[in-house]
Amino acid sequence: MRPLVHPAIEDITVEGILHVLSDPVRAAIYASLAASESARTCSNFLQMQDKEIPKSTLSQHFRMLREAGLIRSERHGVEMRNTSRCQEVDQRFPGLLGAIMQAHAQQCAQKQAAKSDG
Amino acid sequence: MRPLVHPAIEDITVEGILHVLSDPVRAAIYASLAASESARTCSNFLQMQDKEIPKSTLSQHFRMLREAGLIRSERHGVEMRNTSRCQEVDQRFPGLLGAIMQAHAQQCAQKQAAKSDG
DNA sequence: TTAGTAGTTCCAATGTCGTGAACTACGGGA
DNA sequence: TCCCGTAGTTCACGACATTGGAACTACTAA
Repeated sequence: MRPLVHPAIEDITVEGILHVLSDPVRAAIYASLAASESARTCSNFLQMQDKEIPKSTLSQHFRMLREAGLIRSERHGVEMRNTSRCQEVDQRFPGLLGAIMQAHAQQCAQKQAAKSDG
Repeated sequence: MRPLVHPAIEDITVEGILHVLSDPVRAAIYASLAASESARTCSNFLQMQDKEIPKSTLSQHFRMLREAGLIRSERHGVEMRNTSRCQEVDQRFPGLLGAIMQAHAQQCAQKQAAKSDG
């Protein structure tokens, strides 16, 4: 098992962040982690947005989030604890994550409204 | 030649915007358009960031920017005039583009500083 | 030692991207 | 009207990324 890679704060790139958050599943995972007080395991996310996510796909998503510098992952026994690195990232790119998360939230709200309209 | 596709403002998605701006060349094109008072043609961008961009690649980049809703393109005779749709997009996702552009600018400045350091 | 849980790796199918070559579309002479 | 040059597009294909099932590792508890 290869070791977990976390980039140093100065190696985090805007392109990396945008690319990783341009996937709706990863954006949802990240939003949930950023909003959460405590760490969350991968298996917390096996079902999202009304569908099952295969374990292997989920594992890749977490790796991408980690290697883009958006989350920190630590193995604790059999499970993995994930937390958002939002404070660090916000220091490097002030306001970026906030704006993206807000836009995502707004889009989700709009989708919900459209759905209940029929 | 297929007609130019511009999504309606309500069909623009966050994922689309993030994906399209996660490419450094497209981000640079968009930043330049957004900063520009008047429309710019595609061939304005045949060389960017110290390298030549092939015409076909450039054409794809513009198509992606257009279909994500970030720019508006109009054919005028033999050339294409491109303008940013930043006001519309900012109305839909307030602050998003500003934050992304600011982060990009900061990263570019940092790269420049590192380069002149040696 | 065995069983169970959490997550990872491998691999094949599929999708996306970048690019050269050939193409379309338009305008301006001759 | 025909031809040429310019601006940009489309096509086709190789390179690379993503997905997800099967098999795997790593750890815990009984």
